[in-house]
Formats: sequence, structure tokens, C-alpha cells
Amino acid sequence: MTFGRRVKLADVARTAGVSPATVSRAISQPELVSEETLARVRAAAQSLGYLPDAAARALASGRSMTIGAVVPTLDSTIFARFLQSMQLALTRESYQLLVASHEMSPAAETEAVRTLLARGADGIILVGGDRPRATVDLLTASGVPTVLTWCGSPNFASVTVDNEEAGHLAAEHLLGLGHTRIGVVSGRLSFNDRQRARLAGARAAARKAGLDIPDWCVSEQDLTLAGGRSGCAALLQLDSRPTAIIGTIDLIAIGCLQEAQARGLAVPSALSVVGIDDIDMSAYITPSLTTVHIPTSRIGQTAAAMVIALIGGGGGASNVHLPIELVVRRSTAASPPRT
Amino acid sequence: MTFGRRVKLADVARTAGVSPATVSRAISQPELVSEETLARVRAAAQSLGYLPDAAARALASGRSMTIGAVVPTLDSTIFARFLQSMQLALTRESYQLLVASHEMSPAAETEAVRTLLARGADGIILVGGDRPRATVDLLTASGVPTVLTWCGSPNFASVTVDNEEAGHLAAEHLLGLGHTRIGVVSGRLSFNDRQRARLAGARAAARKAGLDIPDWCVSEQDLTLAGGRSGCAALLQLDSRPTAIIGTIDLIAIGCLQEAQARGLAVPSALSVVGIDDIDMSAYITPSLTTVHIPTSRIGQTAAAMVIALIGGGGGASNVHLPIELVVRRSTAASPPRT
DNA sequence: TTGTAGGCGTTATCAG
DNA sequence: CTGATAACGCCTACAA
Repeated sequence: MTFGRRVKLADVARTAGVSPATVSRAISQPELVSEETLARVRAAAQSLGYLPDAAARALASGRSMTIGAVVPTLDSTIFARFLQSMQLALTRESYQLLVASHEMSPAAETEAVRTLLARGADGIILVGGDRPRATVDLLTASGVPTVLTWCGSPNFASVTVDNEEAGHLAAEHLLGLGHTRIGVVSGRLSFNDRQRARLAGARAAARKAGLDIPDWCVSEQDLTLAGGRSGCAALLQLDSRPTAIIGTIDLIAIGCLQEAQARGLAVPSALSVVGIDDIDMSAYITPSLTTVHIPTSRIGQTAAAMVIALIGGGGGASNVHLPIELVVRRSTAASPPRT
Repeated sequence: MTFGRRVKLADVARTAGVSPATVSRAISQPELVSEETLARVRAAAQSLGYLPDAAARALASGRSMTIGAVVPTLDSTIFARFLQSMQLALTRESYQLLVASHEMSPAAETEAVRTLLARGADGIILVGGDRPRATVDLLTASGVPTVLTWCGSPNFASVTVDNEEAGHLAAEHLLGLGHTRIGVVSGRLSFNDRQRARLAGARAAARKAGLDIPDWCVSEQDLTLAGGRSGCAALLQLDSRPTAIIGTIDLIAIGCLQEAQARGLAVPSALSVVGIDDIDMSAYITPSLTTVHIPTSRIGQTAAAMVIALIGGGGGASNVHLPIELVVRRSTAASPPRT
């Protein structure tokens, strides 16, 4: 039980009968050390319970083996899965993930980035491309490899999906089913380019079909089930209520679906509902949710791989674009006859 | 645009016309520096865009201002919220949260703890008290303040809820409604003391009522909606199918509820369902889920406060026990007449 | 293949 | 209140 003073490199060196430098190499570049020495060092380290001090390592080497990620919120299926997939990919390469969240505040995001930079993150992963100049300057001035996700922005590497197309696909599907009065329940639009793009995409599809999604058919809500329910409630109280609703994230769409059912409106016969994201739950609820699949885990994996590549000295601002696709399930059907 | 070499303390000192020591103090102990000097230093730091190097700081001061948390998985409403509440509480005290997950593998947890320790975490927060000796030894040998959550374990500080009582409350509620055939869909029991306790509690309640929950009325499943659905399906195929089901986490309970509905079994008239956790969704689904409320966020907050206190030199292994309560909603009703 | 020595950016102790 | 000056634990040329 080695209590008190922590075992350090020098201790291992001493009990292994070699120099500190050799121990250091044995740990980070085993191929430069003879089999025999390596074994001795490892045995010593093992028996002493030696753990390298990451801070000292970072200070001496200039690399912290840490990647910082800041997401809008931790409390979300999407970002939880996103973080999980990055974590997995990074761990494989012996990087550690430092997470922070900004809870929808641009200033908090800036602060988070500052903290991550101070902590010596070797790379940074952010969500979206919509942020104050201050944050961008911080990042570019630091020179730390940065990858944006979902939506990109000039001068930064990014792993993106076409959010506008997502909205487009959702609306197009409904239009194809004969719906002409389409409502949208979205999240807050400010400081959220993903939401803006999805809404814009839906509108573009409607316009292309000679229709319109007026402002009063759009309800801006929290990105929660409750938000979905209240958004749906609002739209259903309109004089000419929509026959179909797009929830710009699945959680909202599911809220819509439940609100409709709670009001005795059958889904999909009386009201169609489409989501965007394709979270697990969507396949399991009744009726199962038609939605646009966004490859959340792949975004995470890819972003992780990309920062690592950038750190390794890879080229400048690259961009990987991931495909999305409509998943038709049971929450959508042909428009009901007019009442 | 200060690119390239990072601005360091010495640079700030130079442009402020003071010694490095003063700059250091101005940052960490402003009260020991004269107003005037403080202002000059701050101005210099500001204009140079100085960010203290956390690694150097940690090395010199012996504290990393970092708390490590390892949860079973990131991909869970519960742990996402748990992390979020800790993050918030820790940020307030200018600590950073380092997260890791073990995906239900004891060995992975050990590895995660080792990493966190290597990274110099000033404190560690874990879930549950059931883990291999190796992990425990690592922790005690390091002397790093550790807090367990949900379930505790001797020799460690903890923030707990009574998981056994949770199962007890759920079963008692059903028994009170006249149910005599109660099924349980739980998560995997190994390396998960929370699940074991919840199941044990349900059984104890049944026993107290002179009943029994035999093994064939218990289905061990994944902690997911899909797990709930398949567990429910299994129980409903029994010769004498249960009239009520306890899902040991809400997600599973919701899966049960949906599976029942999908099979045309009305909830609660034909089947009652109870969960444990009280996640957001539970209040919004139809019918809303009767469940046992577990104060997830408070567990997080409290655990955060507790590690900080321990780091500050607080007493040894303390324990805070948080109350839980049954929340009766619409998914439970009196036992239907026997078929 | 292994050892020597200097330095990474801060903090903290001690004088002044 | 401020300024030198050691550590802090490890990495990494450079030398042997």
C-alpha cells in the first residue's frame, strides 16, 4: 500500500536499475528499448503501482492527449450518443475527452472554449458553425485544431450533414402524401444553425410545391417532449389546423404525436407527424415515427478521427459530409379529406 | 493575432512591468496584490490574450482542479442528467469534469479510474458500490477523495438513495391495487447493485404480502426501450400472465407499456405498469407512467459538493441519503378480474 | 540501446 | 506588497 507520496518515474528507474530516461522511453516508445530492460522496467512499474503524471507529461511534451468537446447540453439523447461515440474513438487512440456544455448560451460556449484551451486540449470539437466572433478568434489565435459538427463554417474543418435537406426531405414526404397545410414545431432558432437550416429546408420544399409555411404555422419551442406537446397544441388551435406536422427533432415530433393522441386526434389518420434525427425511441413508440435519419454516432466517430488527423499534422480545413435519409414508418399517411 | 508560441506568464509580467510571481498572485490570490498592480497585470493579460497553462499549474500546485466521473454509459437519460448537474455544480467552483464510461465492464471501469488518477483528478465520483477489489485498491492507495452514488460501499463516502425501497414502493403500490401476479423486467444484475436492490425490494414487498415473484416472472433485459418491450413480451407469453409489471428503470417500463399496447392490451385496465426513476418522458407519454421518483440531479449536485468538501479536507467517509417517493400517474389501476 | 542534462510554465517559499 | 529562486515530474535532444 504505497500511500502518501506518489510513486514517480525516478522511483521506477531506481528499482529497475536504469535511468529515468529509459523508463520514460519504455513507456512511450517501447520499441526503442531492449526486451530485457523493458521487462525489468515494467515489472518495477507494476510492483510500485506507478502512474505517469499527466500534467508533468503534458508540460514536458507539449501535448496533453486531451480533446475538448463542447455541446449545447449534456441532457440530450443526441449529444449523449455523440459524446459516447467520440469517447470510444478517442480512447482507442489514448486520448481523453474533456466535455463541456453551454446550455444554449453563446457566452458560455466562449468560456468553455477558453477553459479547454487553458487545459491544453490538443484539439477541439464543437457543434454547429454559428457563434460569436470572440469564440472564433480565440480558436484561430490558439492554432488548436478544431472540428465543427452538424453544420460547418468557413476556415474550420467540419463533419456535416445537410440539415436543410433534412427539413426538405421531411416536407417533401408530406407533400407527396397530399398534405397542403403543414405545420412546423422547431427549437429556438437563435444560436442554432441546425434548427434554422431544418426549418428553411422544409419551407423551401413547400415553396417548390407552390405552397407556403407561414410564420403562424411555425411554433418555436424548447427542444423537449414538453416543447413538442405545447407546440402541437398551439398549431392544433389554429383556424385551419395543419394536417401534418414536422418536428425539427424527434423528441419534439414525439411530443407532437403524444399531444395529438391525447386530444383524440388519431395519428396518422387525422394527423401526420415527421421528425428529424431518428433516435432510438422513434422506432419503438406507437405509432412508430417517420423521420429523417441523422448518423449521430458516425458524426462523432468521424469528428474524432478528424481532429486526430489534424493534430497529426494533416492538411488544413477539410470537410466530410455524411448522408442522411428519410425513414418512413407509421406516423405519416395520406392527407385526410378536408373537413 | 498572437499566433505560434503561446503567451505565457513571463510575457504578461514583462509587459506589465512586474515579476512573474506577482502575475501569478494577481491571478490566484488577487487580494494579496495592490489595486494598481492588479489592474496593470489584468490589462496586460487581457491585451496579450493570456491563458494560464493548466498543466504547469497542476504540476506546480499539486491540484488539477479536475474531478473525474465514471458512469456506466453516457448514452442514458439518467446519467446524462447526472453528469449535467455535477458539471454545473463543479463549474461554479471552477472545477472541470472529466468523464469516462465503462459500458458495463468492470475492467473498463478500473481502467477508467486509472486514467483519471493519472490525469491527476483531485476527486473521483463513481456510480454504485459494486466493483472489483482492484479498483477499490487503486482508489484507496491513491488517497484521492472518492464519492459513490446511488449505492454506497464501506470505506467510501457516498450519496445514496434506497434502491431496495424503490422496488418495495413499486410492488407495494401494485399489491395495494389487488395485483397478485406481478412480473418484473429488470436490467442485467451482475456488476449492478442498483438493479439487484430494486429487484430484491420488489420481492421483499411481495413476500411481506404472502406472495412471491418467482424467477420465471423476472426477465433480465438491456436497459433500453427495446429491452422493456422484449421483457414484456416474454412475461405476457406466460401461462398465467402477470396483471402488473414493474420495470426497474423507467425506460424499460415504458417499453413494457408500449409492447402491451402494441399487443392490444390496454394499460392500465388490462395491465398495470410501474417504473423507477421518473425521467421526463414518463410524465408525457400516454398513459403517463406511475413510477418511483429518484432525484437524479440532486444526487449529482450533492456528490459534487461532497467531493469538493472532501478535497477541502473535510472528514472521512460521510454519507448523504436522499429520499425517494412514489409518483402515481395513469399506468396503474386495480387488478382486472381473473380471466 | 542507454544515460545526462536542461527545460516545459507555474506555484510557493523566503527574503526584501 | 513585491521579487528572486527553487521545485513540480517528465520528455527529449545530445552524447556515450
